[in-house]
Amino acid sequence: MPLDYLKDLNDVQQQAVTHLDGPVMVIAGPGSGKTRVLTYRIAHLITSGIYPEQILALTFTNKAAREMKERISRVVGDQARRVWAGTFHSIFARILRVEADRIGYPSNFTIYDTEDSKALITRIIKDMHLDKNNYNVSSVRARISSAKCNLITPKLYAKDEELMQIDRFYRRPMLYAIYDRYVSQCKMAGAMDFDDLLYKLFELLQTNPDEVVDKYRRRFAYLLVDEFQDTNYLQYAILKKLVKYEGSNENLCIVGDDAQSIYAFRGATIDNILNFRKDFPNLVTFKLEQNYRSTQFIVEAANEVIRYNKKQIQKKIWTDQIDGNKLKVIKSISDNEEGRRVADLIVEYKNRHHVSNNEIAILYRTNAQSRVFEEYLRRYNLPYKVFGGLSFYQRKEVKDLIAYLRLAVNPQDEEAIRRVINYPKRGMGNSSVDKISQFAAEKTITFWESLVQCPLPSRPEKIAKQFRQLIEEFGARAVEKNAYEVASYIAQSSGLIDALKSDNSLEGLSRLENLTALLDGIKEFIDYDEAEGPLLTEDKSLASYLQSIALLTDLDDETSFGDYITLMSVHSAKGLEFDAVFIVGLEENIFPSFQSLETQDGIDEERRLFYVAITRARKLLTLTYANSRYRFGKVVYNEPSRFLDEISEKLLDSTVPRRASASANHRARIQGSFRVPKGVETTQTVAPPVDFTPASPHQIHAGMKVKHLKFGIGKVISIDGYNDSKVATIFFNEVNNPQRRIMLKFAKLQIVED
DNA sequence: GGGGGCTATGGGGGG
DNA sequence: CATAGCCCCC
Repeated sequence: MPLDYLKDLNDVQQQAVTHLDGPVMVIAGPGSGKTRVLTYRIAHLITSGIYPEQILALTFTNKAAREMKERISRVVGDQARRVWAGTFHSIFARILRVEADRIGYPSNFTIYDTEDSKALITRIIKDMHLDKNNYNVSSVRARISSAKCNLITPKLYAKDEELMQIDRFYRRPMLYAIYDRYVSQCKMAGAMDFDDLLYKLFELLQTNPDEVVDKYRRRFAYLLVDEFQDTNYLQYAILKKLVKYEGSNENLCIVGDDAQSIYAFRGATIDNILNFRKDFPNLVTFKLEQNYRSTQFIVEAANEVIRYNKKQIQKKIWTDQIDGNKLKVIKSISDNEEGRRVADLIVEYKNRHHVSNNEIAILYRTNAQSRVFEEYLRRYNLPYKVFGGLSFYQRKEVKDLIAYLRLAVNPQDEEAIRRVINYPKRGMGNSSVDKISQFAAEKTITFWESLVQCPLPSRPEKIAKQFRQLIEEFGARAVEKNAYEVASYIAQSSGLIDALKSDNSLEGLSRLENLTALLDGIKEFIDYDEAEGPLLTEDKSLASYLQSIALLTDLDDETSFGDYITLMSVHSAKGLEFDAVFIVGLEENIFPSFQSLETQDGIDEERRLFYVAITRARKLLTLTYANSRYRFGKVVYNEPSRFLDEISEKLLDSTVPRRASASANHRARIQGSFRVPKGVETTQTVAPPVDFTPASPHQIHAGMKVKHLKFGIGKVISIDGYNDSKVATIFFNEVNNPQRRIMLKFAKLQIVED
């Protein structure tokens, strides 16, 4: 048996690859050859006689799955195609298509994206006559999402005193009812949101303990999970369903790095990795600590930064690449200058270090920061590509055509109907739509059924009937023809193409181009095939196409290989590496994000994010910040990020002037308001009004009514911490997130009532 | 029912 | 700053 591939591995990597049976945990530092271990392990399983289709490898991004498959096939050849490798969401979606009827769903169920979910929630809030200010759509959706990811059904939610109390506190006591309606509306529409793809799979396994669970336990003899630190409770629960049972071999290999856990906001819990041993006592652990990616200064900087996080699995990341450049820190006056200086440095690196464009990345905390860099790169004639933000599939014209395609496959899809029932215009306005919708609610029928059952005036009635016929016709074609044939037909006869053709503006033109590009993409889908497992490989139907794109992001766009500079958020950069990396916007309120500042866990997660950013760089790492920048149309002044202070001088390029001492900054930073040039508008309150007399911290105690300059009147709920680090939890009536935690040392609070 | 212009509001990371 | 929602007028 040819095992030469093992010689590409160091000792620990080899052990991790060859220890096949039972629970295995691989703690893999950045650049430590994690993907190599994962792929060689799969290759080793196959060479050891395990059938490829018995192996299930779960990742978080399609890109990671694709890369893994490519690399396995380099070792074991074509059999790699038979391995079940894909994202949690896409693999689970495939299983759910097969088993849909067992949980009362059609096998052609629609996947609602975030926009669809929000549209539905907005409507529910409106229908229930709730105040949309208290019931902020994004928060409601986040809360529903988090309930699902913790296996809390609407019923359980309503019974959960703690959750209900929080909702009452935030003045949205009816959240459970919105959740309930949301779930039933999704079900009636034959739709699942992203969380449902996980939740419904769990439900499937839970409610069909015999045949179904057995089937998948047998099918997947070996499980591998990449980036395990990013799994949430629900994902872990599913994994346990598959491998933790009486008589199981517990062949589960998890790979991850607690220091790179950056998805707590979508429910990931670091406890999964920290407590893994409790669930699998026979666990064998391997730690990959040698970093093959970066030079020493970069590795050391990363180590220094992450040391500030308390909770972590001990490990010592090291490198033998001791030559290298120190880190550069660039301070700019404005975001504009930051853009120019980064572009300047890129030119310099290209000349001096011969770095090519595709080895350069600009990483930022938020997608909105890309603009300045784009401007300067364009000006300097440097090719670049922006990832993230609006993806191709989220463009209006693309979503419109996709809505028709979705309807051809699943006419119950209410969000799709609402999107296109009057586009192109066919005289079906809001009032008719409302009538149909109300009728549907009264009779507990779907919108689609209500289209023909609801009594309407003769004109709209006719239009509704015609629309249904149109969709039915599309549906009939969809079962006979392949995806491309149906889609081109639908694009024409829905009137979408004509509608865009009649728009002669530049924008209209580019929209038409996008539609053509979408159709080209569908053509490509017909001509090539790339499936995630043994199932459905040859399926070129519209349904199959829709399912393949529902879970794509623009990170998955393979069409544009080229020599360009990469611009992306740090989150998207996870798993990638570049010779030269710029981490920009290193300022308080940005990185760390202002939303994270209130809790230690929040800051820690930002720090892990910074750690991820640093460790993307192989050779050149540049950190930049600006003193002022435009944000939301206003100039704001931010202090340099605290994370900059956490890297010691000896790692920094000495030609760069060092800023003021850390402790001097510390004060202003936490307070958030400091000296501001006259005549410049800022979002901060600069000087208190004359009738405002702040109390000193020790005078504030629980139960008091106080006044805050920004948040108004509030009631002090509790005080914790000591001396200088006393923090008050205060409930402010007049603001959106009424409960705030405020550091007394810096807060200006006036006592209103003792 | 449709379209244009105005105001208010919110603004993070992603499958 | 961008978008959603609203009002007004056709």
